[in-house]
Formats: sequence, C-alpha cells, structure tokens
Amino acid sequence: MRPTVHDIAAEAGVSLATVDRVLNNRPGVRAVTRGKVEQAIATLGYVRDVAAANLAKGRGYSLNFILPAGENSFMRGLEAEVRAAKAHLASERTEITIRCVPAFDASALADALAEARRQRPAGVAVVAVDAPEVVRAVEELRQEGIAVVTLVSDLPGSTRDHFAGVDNIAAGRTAGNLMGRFLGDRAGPVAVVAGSMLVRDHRERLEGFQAVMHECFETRLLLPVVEGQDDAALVEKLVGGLIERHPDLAGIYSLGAGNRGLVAALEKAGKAEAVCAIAHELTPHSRAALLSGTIDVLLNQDAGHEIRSAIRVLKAKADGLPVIEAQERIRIDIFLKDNLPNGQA
Amino acid sequence: MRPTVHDIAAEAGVSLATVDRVLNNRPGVRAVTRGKVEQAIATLGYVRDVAAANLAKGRGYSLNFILPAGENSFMRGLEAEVRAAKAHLASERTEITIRCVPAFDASALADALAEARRQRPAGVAVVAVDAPEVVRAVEELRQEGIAVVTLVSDLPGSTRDHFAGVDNIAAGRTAGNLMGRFLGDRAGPVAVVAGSMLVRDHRERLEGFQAVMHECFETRLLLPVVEGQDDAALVEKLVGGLIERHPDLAGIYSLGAGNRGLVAALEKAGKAEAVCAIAHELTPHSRAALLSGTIDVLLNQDAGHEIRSAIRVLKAKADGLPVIEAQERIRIDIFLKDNLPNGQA
DNA sequence: GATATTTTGATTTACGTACATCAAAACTTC
DNA sequence: GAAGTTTTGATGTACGTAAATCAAAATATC
Repeated sequence: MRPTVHDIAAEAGVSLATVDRVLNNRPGVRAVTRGKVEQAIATLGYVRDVAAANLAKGRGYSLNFILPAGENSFMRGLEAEVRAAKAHLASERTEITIRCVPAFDASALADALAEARRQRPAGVAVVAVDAPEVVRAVEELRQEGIAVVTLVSDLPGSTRDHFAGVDNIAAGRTAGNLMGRFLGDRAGPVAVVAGSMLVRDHRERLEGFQAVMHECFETRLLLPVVEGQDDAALVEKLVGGLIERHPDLAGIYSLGAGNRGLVAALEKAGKAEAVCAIAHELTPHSRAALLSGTIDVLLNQDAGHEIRSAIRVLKAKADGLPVIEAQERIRIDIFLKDNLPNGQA
Repeated sequence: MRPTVHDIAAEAGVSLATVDRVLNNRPGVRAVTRGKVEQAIATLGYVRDVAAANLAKGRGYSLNFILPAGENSFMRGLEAEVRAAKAHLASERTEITIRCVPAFDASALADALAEARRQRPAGVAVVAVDAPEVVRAVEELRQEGIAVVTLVSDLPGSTRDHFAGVDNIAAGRTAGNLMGRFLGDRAGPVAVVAGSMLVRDHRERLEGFQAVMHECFETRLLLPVVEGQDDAALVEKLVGGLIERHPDLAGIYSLGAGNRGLVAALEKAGKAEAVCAIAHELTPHSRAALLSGTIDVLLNQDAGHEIRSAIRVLKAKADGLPVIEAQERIRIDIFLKDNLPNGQA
C-alpha cells in the first residue's frame, strides 16, 4: 500500500496537522520538526495523491482556447480537437471554453484576451498574432497569475509560459532538404508559394527553406516568393502563372494554405508528375493529392498533439508544476503516400 | 458548478441511493424510476468525477511491463521511458513493475507472463516474441480479465487488447520510397541489411521496402538481403563485403539494429557521401551519423509515445472504457538532419 | 518566574463518489 | 386483504487530502 499522510505522521512522530503544515508549507513549524517530517516523507517514499488533493481543494481547471475563425481547414481541425478534448476532460474537473476571433486581427484578439481575463480561468491557450497589443494583453493575463500557452504560432517578446507548436524554421529546412534531394540533377527552377509574409510561421518556414537551398543546393535557381493569402483561388492563379512563365519548373514549395489551388493548377497544366510539390498540413484534399502523386511530400503538425500538449502544460503551470519539455515537443510529421495514417484527417 | 449526484437526486425527485443504483447499474430499480434518473443526468449534463470515484473505490492500477533484456539501445530506451512514466504516475494511483527477460526467448517470455498472471495486475504490456507458447500465455492472462497490450512487436493470433507500435510494412515502404527518390537517375544497386528474418518487424519492413522498389523503381537492382543479427561487428563486416563486391553501390537500407557497424564500414571505405543510407531508430550514434551525413534518413518510433500509449490503453481497458484508436496510433518519424529534435536520445 | 509568543496536537468538516445496511413503502399474487 | 416480493429512502462510513479551530505544550522575553 502507498503511504498516506497518516503514515507520515506516525513515522515522524508528529501529528497530522503538522504534516499538513509541512506539506503545504504553512507557517508555524520549527526547522527541526520540519526536518523530521521531510525525513519520514523520504524514507516512506510518500507522494501526494493529486486526485484526492484536488478533490479536497475543490480544485478544477478552467481553460480558455482562443482560435482564429474562418475557413482554414487546419484551424477547424484544431477546433475539433479542442472539442474532443473538452468532452474527454469533462470527467476530470477540467472545463474548456472555446472562443473564435477573426483571423489575423490583432485588436480583436487583444479584446478576446482581455475578456478571457475577466473570466479568471486557470489558463489560456491562444493562436497568437504577432502584434504589440497582443503582447500587452498576454502580459496582463500573466500578471493575474493566469497561465498562457501560445498555440501553432508563437508570440516572442511576451512572457507566455510555453509554445505548443512546431519549429517552423526546421520545417522549412526539411522541405528544402527533401526538395533538393528529390530533384537531384534534374534541371529547372524552384518556386515558393507563401500565404503571407506578415505571418510569423510562414516567414520562418521560408527562412529555413531558403537557407538549406543556399547551403546545400546552391546551383538550383529559386524563384521569387509569391503570396497566395492562403486563398485557393489566388494560389491557383499564381501557380498557373508560374508554370506558364517557367515551362521547366522543377519544384514548388507551398508553405501556407490553399493547397486546393496548388493541386488544381498543377493538374490542369499536366504538370502533376513533372513538378515536385511539397506542401503543409494533412487535410482530406492534400491527402488525396499525396495519394494521387500530385503532391510529393506533406509536412504536418498534429493538431491533436498540439491541443493535448497545451492542456497538459496549462494544468501543470496552474499547479506550479514543472513541464517535461521533451515530452511536449511537437514534432514535424513528414508524410509520403506510403506512411499516411489510415484514419480521418 | 458541475452537477453532483446530489443534484441528480434532487432533479429526479429520488433519493441518493437510487441514483447510485442507476449509476452503477445495481439491481432493484424500476424502469420508470431509472428513466427519471437518466433524464435528470441528461438535462443536468452530469459526468461522474473519475478522480472521486477512484478514490472512493480505493482503485489503483497495477501494470506489468515485460521487456527484452540485453544491449539493444532501443530497448534500453524503452525501459528508461517506462521508468520515467513510473515516477510520473506515482501520484496517480498507478504502480508499474518492470521485468526484463532474455531477448527472442519464447519460453522465458511465456514463463514471465505466467508469473505476471499470479500477481494479478490490472494490465500487462509486453514486447512479444511471435511463438505459440507466448500466444497461449497471453490467452491465459486475458481469461483472467487482465488487459494485455503488445509493445513494438505484435502477436497476431492472440486476443491481445491492443498493439502499441508502428506499422512496419509502412515503415519499409517509406524507406523504399525515399531510397528510390533520393537515388533518382544515379546508377548502382541497393543493398538491404536486416537483423534476422525470424523477427516479425524485420520481415515486415523488408516486405514493404521490396514492394515499393518493385512497384515504383523497377529498374533498380536489389541485392540479396544480408542478416547482421543486430550485431554491430557483424554488420560492419557484411557491409564492408558489399562495398567491395559492388563498387558502384548506390544505397543501403538497414532495417535492424547495429547501425554502428554500418556507419563504420561506410566511413572506412570512404563511401559515406556516395552511398545513400537509410536506417532505423534514433540513438546517440545514429544521430551523429545523420548529422555528419553518413546516414541520410532515420526512421524512428518514439519510445516515449509507445509507452504512454500502452499505459493509457491498459488503464482504459481495465476500466472497460473505449480507446480512441486515432489517438493511440504510433507514427513513423522520419528524421533528416534538419528536423532532428534538440533534446536527448 | 510570570508573561507573551511560537509551535504542536487533537479534532472536525469537506470534497464527490462507492457501497452497505436497515427500514419503509410500493407493488404483486392468490 | 394478507402475505410475499420488489423497489425506494435514509443514513452512515470510507477513500486521501485540505483547511480550519481551539486547546495544550513548548520556547522565548524581560
């Protein structure tokens, strides 16, 4: 049987009340007595039963998730994962609230954060927009002792407790490495389609991609970046133009959303096979394109992992517990058609 | 506030005892009354507080892990992850016991399973050896209501509750796809080094690799498989021989262990750059070789994820709860030097 | 050595659920 | 409608910890 507080009291030769004072570091215990209790804890190997403790404290965790609204299928997938976690955690004294705000709108996000603060949750997870007013709103949350985790897109310059997302520079480098190797000696330039250079993760992916191309495949011509605003129709038009202007186009790296447009343009031009296409995020559409061969590689961040990691971290921070960084690292999934998971998404 | 059993009783206009009878489906409740209670549960949105319930039940989970002994660094990594989980779960009424048995020894494994049965744990996780006596031992555990999860290597033909490991056919296919694409038009044959064809996961990786090479890169010559017994010295000798006999060797797929030998042979022959090497499992050595460029791709299964998944599943099964298969799928990590995690391992 | 102060003990209640007991009420059945 | 059976209520204890109260003991202060 695991030792309880009673066992500690007996072992240390003190009362239950004193053990409680030591365990919850309340005042009124002499150093000698505290030592005896700590000794007993050590020899018996006592560990506090967190479930019982939370029950006694009447503690619950209330968490707020703030996500961008809109059609972005990755974000909608994220939201679905939050809802799934919410259902699952209902039995574990954890209550989750979801709030959607217009995408890329810093002031709307700052307002949402201010409102979250009024609800005094234990923690807030937010897909950050990189702007000063957002940083300020986060700081105010932190000052009230509310834990903050940034999700997918980080907020440097703030004191957020943690970032639950992938290393986008590494993602871009990975795309560059694969592009360079897949093309081998084949001639022709490589194009890059971004969503918007205003978004931090896109900037970082581009940075990584260009770095590797310059370091390792310096003879390959990189065309100037075009911005598709994560909009399928615009992406299709832009990629169509690229193919027309560069009939020998060898590869395309699409580091934002709007993959439907990318796929449509490649297939209409009959370039599905000839052009090596690397894109981001596994969705039903991108999955189909990977299987058909139009897309050659998909880089992905697992939304479910990000959400569950964010929740674990928020709870730990709310309890003042340490976080195991290695366990919370979100990996970059590389999907070829041969290692696609069978399930949904 | 979340509703409690008391709220249900009040809402349904029955006593606490009746609510309890319904919740834990004990006998002695008329259908009408049961209906009233269920209605109240639905309207109030009651969810049982599992922490409080476990506390009341005095329930704890005792889990047994049975792993292969020996020098295999992947297995030692697994064991380290089990120990880490054990420490972490001490505060959550979960007790983990680890037992190591000689590798590839079916009867020793069957004995260990029989002994585990005597301890009557809630669940057992085991790295299976694919043999009839092991299947029998697993069946006996299952008949006593003990949950069983196979780890890393599955046990088809048994009624184990779950397999926590990667799809090794997909892993082999992935290796084949990458090998074919990385080589492109470069001439030369490809060699495969396995550990032993007696081991199921090695057989499956080989099967996947060969399938893709034949389907998609049919002009590429595949040399006959050599078996290195997961032994670094033997692997080094075998690979050295391959390089001598085939000066134009283009690629090597090492689907087992003994990567140290692979790396040594390639580097001694001055073929570190020329030969495309794909191997399995991220260890300090393979990591270094990936960074230096001797190994081009590492496929990996995350030991920590496998262990934590096994624990979640065992607990769920012990409670008779459903498992979210999508959440428990163990992915195949593909590591290039650009997306290596920073941490340990 | 009397008084003030700090430290400790003993005891109680609470958290939300499980489980047991015994009595009371509601039904069957003939 | 009496006897038997099933259903329901009322109540208490337990799980391991938190938190509070008040009294008792130990120590410090002058």
